[in-house]
Amino acid sequence: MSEQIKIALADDHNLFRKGMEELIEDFDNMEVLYSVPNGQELINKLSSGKLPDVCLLDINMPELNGFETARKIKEQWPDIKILAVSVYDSEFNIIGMLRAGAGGYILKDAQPDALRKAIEGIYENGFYHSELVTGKILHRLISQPQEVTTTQLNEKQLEFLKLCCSEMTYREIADTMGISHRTIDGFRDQLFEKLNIKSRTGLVMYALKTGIATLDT
Amino acid sequence: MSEQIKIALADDHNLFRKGMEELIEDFDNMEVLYSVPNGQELINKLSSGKLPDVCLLDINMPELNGFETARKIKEQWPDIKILAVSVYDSEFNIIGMLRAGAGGYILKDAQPDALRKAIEGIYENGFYHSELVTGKILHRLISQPQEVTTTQLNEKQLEFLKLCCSEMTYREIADTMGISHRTIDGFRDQLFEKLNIKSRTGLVMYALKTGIATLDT
DNA sequence: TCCTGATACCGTGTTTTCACGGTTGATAAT
DNA sequence: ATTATCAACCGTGAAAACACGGTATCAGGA
Repeated sequence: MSEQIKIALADDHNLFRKGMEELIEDFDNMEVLYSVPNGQELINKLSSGKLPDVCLLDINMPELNGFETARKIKEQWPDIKILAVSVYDSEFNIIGMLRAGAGGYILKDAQPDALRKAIEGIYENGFYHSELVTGKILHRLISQPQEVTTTQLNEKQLEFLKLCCSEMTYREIADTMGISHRTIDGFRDQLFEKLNIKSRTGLVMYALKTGIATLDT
Repeated sequence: MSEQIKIALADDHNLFRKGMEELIEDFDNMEVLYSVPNGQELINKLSSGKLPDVCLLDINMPELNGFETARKIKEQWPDIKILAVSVYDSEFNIIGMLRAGAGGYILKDAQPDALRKAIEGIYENGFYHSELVTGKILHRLISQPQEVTTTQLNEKQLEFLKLCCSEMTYREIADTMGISHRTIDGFRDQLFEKLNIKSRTGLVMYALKTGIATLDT
């Protein structure tokens, strides 16, 4: 037990954060350097000089969310390791945090032992990937042609949804699909109805949420 | 130890295949149903009626390679689990086999214990992912295109971007932010300029790509 | 003091988006 | 043979989004 792993916490749920502090202090090889309610304050603390080895970041925080915080930390202090802690296990969140610089991702309902392993793994190797993460990500990668999974949308509608996730106007989408822009109006209205959506923005987010379209260009 | 896991082997390297047979027979909870030198013969065997629980497939085989074999097996007998066994650890091979339907991927130089775990994992859960696989794939996913640029945006702009990822109109966004809708026009035009974007859809995707906004609702 | 830049705001006009209510033709169903 | 259904299409008008060119205020600098 040569050295203590120094930890910083950022989570806007105070009760949860305090609980985490207790938990971590109980592990004999780590200590909590400080704990703050949002990303901005974490950045401030880091700027003040005392640097932790590992930061535990919640994703949904006011001021500066987990993604932005992770990116900023990695920009300024690339040696600090980041572990994302979240209630959400969506592929989008997981991949986003990993891309933002997190070395691992665990859920808030994880067992203390899993937390400990994650922190130790990240401290030693820079990363730690639980079954959850690998499962989700493999699933995403493997199920590339995911047409089957989604609700009862036909080929045209799926193509339309994908094209909606671009800066094309409906007219331009119609042109690239080789159909009348009136028909596109039809597709749109149909989807609005079926998916309970009222705007193109809604369509875009639906397409991304369901994986019909992706953000990686 | 209620039931034996029934295994089928397909690999054109006879010596290796025989070795595998020995190895598997030594495990007390599994048995080799049959072993063949290529994918086509495996398909033939399967068609004859005696079905294994798990197929171990080499990738490079004459007649019918691992990819095609896996796909065919999954088409006709979706319940049969597939473990890819290969000397190659390239992302292409790994991802290709997983997409073709394999539930796991191990290297030929793996330890017997790893093989056993892989087979058991695939038999029980339908998948087994070693460190190797997850490492390769995570690497590929994470090191994809990512906007490192992180243009400097102020608080208001960030808040605006987040609100853009909803079905609110700009007027409604202005109301919730407590400023004039004209000012919102300003924010929008400013961001269009700065980020080289031409539409609200573009803003939404930028916000999601950079993690400024998230999709979880 | 004058100048600059940033922020919040406004007016006008065009294009795009969205809502609503249609038509046609092909295909399947009774 | 008739009905139903569906995909593709169209017209009109209102609302929203976007483009462009403004004003007023305030906070530094030179």
